Amino acid sequence: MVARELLGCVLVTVRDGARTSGRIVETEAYLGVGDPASHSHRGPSMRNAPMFLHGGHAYVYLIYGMYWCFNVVSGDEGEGEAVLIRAVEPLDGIEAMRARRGDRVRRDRDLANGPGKLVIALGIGPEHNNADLFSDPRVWLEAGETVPDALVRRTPRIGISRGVEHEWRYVAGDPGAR
DNA sequence: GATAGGATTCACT
DNA sequence: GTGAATCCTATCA
Repeated sequence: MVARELLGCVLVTVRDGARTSGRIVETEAYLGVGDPASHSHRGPSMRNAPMFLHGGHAYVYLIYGMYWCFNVVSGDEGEGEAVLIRAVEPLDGIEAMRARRGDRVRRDRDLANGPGKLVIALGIGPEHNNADLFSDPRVWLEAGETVPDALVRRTPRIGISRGVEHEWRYVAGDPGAR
């Protein structure tokens, strides 16, 4: 499952000349038709169109009218599968992240330990929707340390009301994750 | 054309 | 622990 493989990978962004990166420590898998919690389960639409591209594209959408969430498309073209990045561990550009997140953030690990937070910390926005993570100069993925199975926890997905029976949330066993 | 609700976060009690 | 902020999209009349 791609959501499992993404744990430990490094998400890198460059914005305004500042490079920021974070190690992925929490993900959630969303399938296409058949997964009632997924935006794509009713088929392609204006909003979820990027999910139906081939794997490696970015899907960025607005949630609750105020926060953006970042997904990595994980399926083949037409499948509608994607992985929501829920949390990263800040690596490079921590100063830039603090500047974007504001003074309220005390600990480094609070900079990006949530879907809406990491998007702000890394400077991701709606302009990154549809981006190809293999060729876009603003955002991409790099291989990182593989997280051993012993440190990976699986749990039900968070913040959804349907499809709760699937344990498709993957968390790297990091105490600060949440 | 109108309305309900959401893959969240933060301040406040 | 509870509730508000805020707006786009899908769904229904």
